[in-house]
Amino acid sequence: MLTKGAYDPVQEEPGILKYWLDGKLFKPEYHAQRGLLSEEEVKQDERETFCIINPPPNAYMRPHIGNVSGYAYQDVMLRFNRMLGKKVLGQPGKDHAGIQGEVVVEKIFIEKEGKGKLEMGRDEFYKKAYDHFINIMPRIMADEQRIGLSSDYDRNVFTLDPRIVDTILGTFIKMFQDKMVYKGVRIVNWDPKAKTTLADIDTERISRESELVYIKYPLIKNMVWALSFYDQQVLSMVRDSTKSIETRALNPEEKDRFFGNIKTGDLLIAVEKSGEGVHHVYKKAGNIEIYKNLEEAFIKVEWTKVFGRNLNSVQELRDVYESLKPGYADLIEKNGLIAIELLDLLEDDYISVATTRAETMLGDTAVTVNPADPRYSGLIGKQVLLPIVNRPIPIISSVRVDKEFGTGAVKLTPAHAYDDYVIMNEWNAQNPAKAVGYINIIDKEAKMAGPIPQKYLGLATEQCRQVVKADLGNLVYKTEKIEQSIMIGERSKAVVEQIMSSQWFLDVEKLKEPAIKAVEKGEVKIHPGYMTKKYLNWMNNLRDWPVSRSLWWGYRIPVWYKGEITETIDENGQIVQSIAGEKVVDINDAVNKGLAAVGITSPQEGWIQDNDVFDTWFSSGQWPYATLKANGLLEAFYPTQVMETAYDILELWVSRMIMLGIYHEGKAPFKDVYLHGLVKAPDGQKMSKSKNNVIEPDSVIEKYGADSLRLLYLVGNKAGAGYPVSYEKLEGYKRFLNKIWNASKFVMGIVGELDPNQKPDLNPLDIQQINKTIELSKKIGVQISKFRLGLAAEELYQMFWHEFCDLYLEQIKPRVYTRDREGNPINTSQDELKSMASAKWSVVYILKTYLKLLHPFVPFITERIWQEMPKIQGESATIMYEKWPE
RNA sequence: GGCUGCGUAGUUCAGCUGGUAGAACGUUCGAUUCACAUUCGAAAGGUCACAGGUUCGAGUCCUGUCGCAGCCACCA
Repeated sequence: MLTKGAYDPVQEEPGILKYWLDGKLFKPEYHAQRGLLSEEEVKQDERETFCIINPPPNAYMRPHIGNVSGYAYQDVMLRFNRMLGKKVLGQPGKDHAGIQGEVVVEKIFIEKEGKGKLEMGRDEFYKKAYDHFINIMPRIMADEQRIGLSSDYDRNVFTLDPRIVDTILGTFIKMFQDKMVYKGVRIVNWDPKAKTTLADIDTERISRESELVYIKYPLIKNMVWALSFYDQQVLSMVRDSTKSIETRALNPEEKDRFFGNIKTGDLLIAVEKSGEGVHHVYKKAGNIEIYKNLEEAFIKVEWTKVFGRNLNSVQELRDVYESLKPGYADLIEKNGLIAIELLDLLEDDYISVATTRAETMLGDTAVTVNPADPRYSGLIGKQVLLPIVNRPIPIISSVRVDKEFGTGAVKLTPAHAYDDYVIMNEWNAQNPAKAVGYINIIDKEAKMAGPIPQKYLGLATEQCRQVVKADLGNLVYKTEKIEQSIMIGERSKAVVEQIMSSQWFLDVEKLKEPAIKAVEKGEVKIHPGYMTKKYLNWMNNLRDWPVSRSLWWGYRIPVWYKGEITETIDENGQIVQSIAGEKVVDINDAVNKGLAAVGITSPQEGWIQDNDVFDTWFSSGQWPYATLKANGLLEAFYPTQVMETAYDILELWVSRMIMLGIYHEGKAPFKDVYLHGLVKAPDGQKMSKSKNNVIEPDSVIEKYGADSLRLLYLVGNKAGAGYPVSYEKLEGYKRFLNKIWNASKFVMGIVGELDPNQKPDLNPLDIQQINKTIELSKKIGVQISKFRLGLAAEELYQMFWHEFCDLYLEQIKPRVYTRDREGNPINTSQDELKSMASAKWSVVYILKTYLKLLHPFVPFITERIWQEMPKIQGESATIMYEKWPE
């Protein structure tokens, strides 16, 4: 019996779950009457399929009110299509959540056992984390059930389930064979706290005040070298155009040609005019001789001017060096050679750059200007002397440089700034002869490293920034405060460093084309339609996808090495990889040399597996076919019909599913993408933990019931648009539930023992009402099919309350009562009795129709009432398997 | 800077392919021992941001302006 008085969803709802969860009823792919189908039978069932893969929530924490909103939309579609008689599957799953998951469980372990992952070791940590996730999962699943999501929980899968792992790794191996995978040194976002690389999306930006430092880089006109020999070796100095000085032995011919009868202790001076090739000119101190190509420029050099006087001995050379201004000369002692490198700078001629990261100047490899900038265009190709390290670097050009910002000239640090990295690549592609390189000077601890002066080694970047700034002295001529947005790890909140590192990449060229076409051709439709542009914009600008993450929690990359794989910064600042001590260029090189192999299992005893795991999106992107395959339902349900998720992961997740789905299965994994907006806090603010305005679903469900919450998500809302939680609305929806309850109670009260199988002659008034209801069914059906769930819910709300209750029920009251207010018998004539019978039968019919129409939206109350309704033959025990009215 | 969305009643928002404005909540007035006071009836309240244009007709299409939000890139 339906209880007297008001409907209490909080009391009633938990009991209703048993109709769907107990026994075999909650198997969406078959009707209750037909019993549990085996996988084989599912395949033989030829009904049209309808499948929604539920976006797997993070398995480590319970969802908030916004996280579960999607289930309401998914469930409306699942229940609607189930009622249409389709073979329906809602496929639930739980996500291991990559970095987030690892950080969260480690924290729990540290709290509980005082042991972090390093103390546990990889295997123990993984095992414990796995158990932990498996244990929490039922709790998360209960939240899904509590909101009424009618998915097939017996087929719930965890992302790290071995059945899924095989598929994910298999895809990587296939891609490797298809030459779509490579491992290469590239700039990455490095989180020094979490010790992992981060995809752009795993980072966020915060704004902070920062100091823009203007630095003068001296332009180089000529470079003068002073050399001295003081032993029997005859040496020469050769200047590399972009790197540092190197010495080498001269061959006899050169020796004779350039040096003749030079004796140890003689002083030589060499001049090289920068940017115009190498011209060697030598002088012998005291007795000047010119051996080759006397340059006009050289002639003009007055040695007394350069040195202040003539030099006659090594000691004098040293004395001169001591007296020179720092930054203008360098003393070089190498292989028995002593030399002063003198830089003949253009007097007071500088190119100025502005930077917020002064310390990275130690790794600069060029200065970049806009080719259309008249201030600098004449300087392109010239060299500047990088202060402190005294390394000559070229001035190059790029249209990416903003003429307006700073000085219009940019210091190029390709190893530590993404944009600089891009500029380097573009420049090198267009100017292979004048290619510039990168110099990595920050290590994975965010400390200074590599080929930089000793005093900076090991300093934290921020600390080093101050030291460098001080050391630059008056080369820093201006500083200004600016608002700068810096990248931090989304989870760790640590400042992200961009560094060069070796990473696994997916070449997306082959992946993206068909995924773009699928959407352009409408094979995959995105709702709301305008989001299609977002998708295409993203896809068209897609770059190769770094898929490795330095974590333990996830799918370990199925690549094996013969020995330890190491990554070091060499003396030139280059990242060098070696396996078992042997240098390798890339993965193909390593495989060819027999030092690495790709496969699920180790090729040989003692080989070491790659330490990294895959980016979670690499696995999430395979979720549709991986889950179905794990359940043996791939053939029966792939491709699915609808993907319903939040609009903010359209690019991250949906695009990957389309790409990988087409790659792996030849077809996009779904036909329609329905994107819902984000639920906001009551004040219209975005819900976030930091604002402390997060609402738990329980807090709402325990007061208003899950059905009310579903209506909040549904009524009057449209795809893609966010909306605030409104307690007034929730209150209103609870009243609506009460209205359904009381109307049903009233109907059951007046019809009494009516046998709904006995259909009486119907009064035209009732027929009219029945037709109206049928018309409504069609309308609602169309709206749901067109993803206008909000309109459908709103219309139902209106029609049920104001048409059915306020008008029709009031209308039949005088026809169905047997006594008037004074207690006198009424409605006793034949005609009146006929009208009464018609009204009673019709009102039951119409109420049932409404319950069915309402069921996808408010499943709990409609199921509860359905259980009490007098059934006719062929009607299902639970309303969820009833036929959609038509 | 690029892209996108939004700007409609006091509030939160609907309004699909263009046809003289809708819901919920709130407000005001009235009803009521009836399935439901978690009710019913009625009313007030909007030149649909602004300015142009297309059209017989525009909240709906186009152009521009202003304001708000989001996303992407950048911030060297």
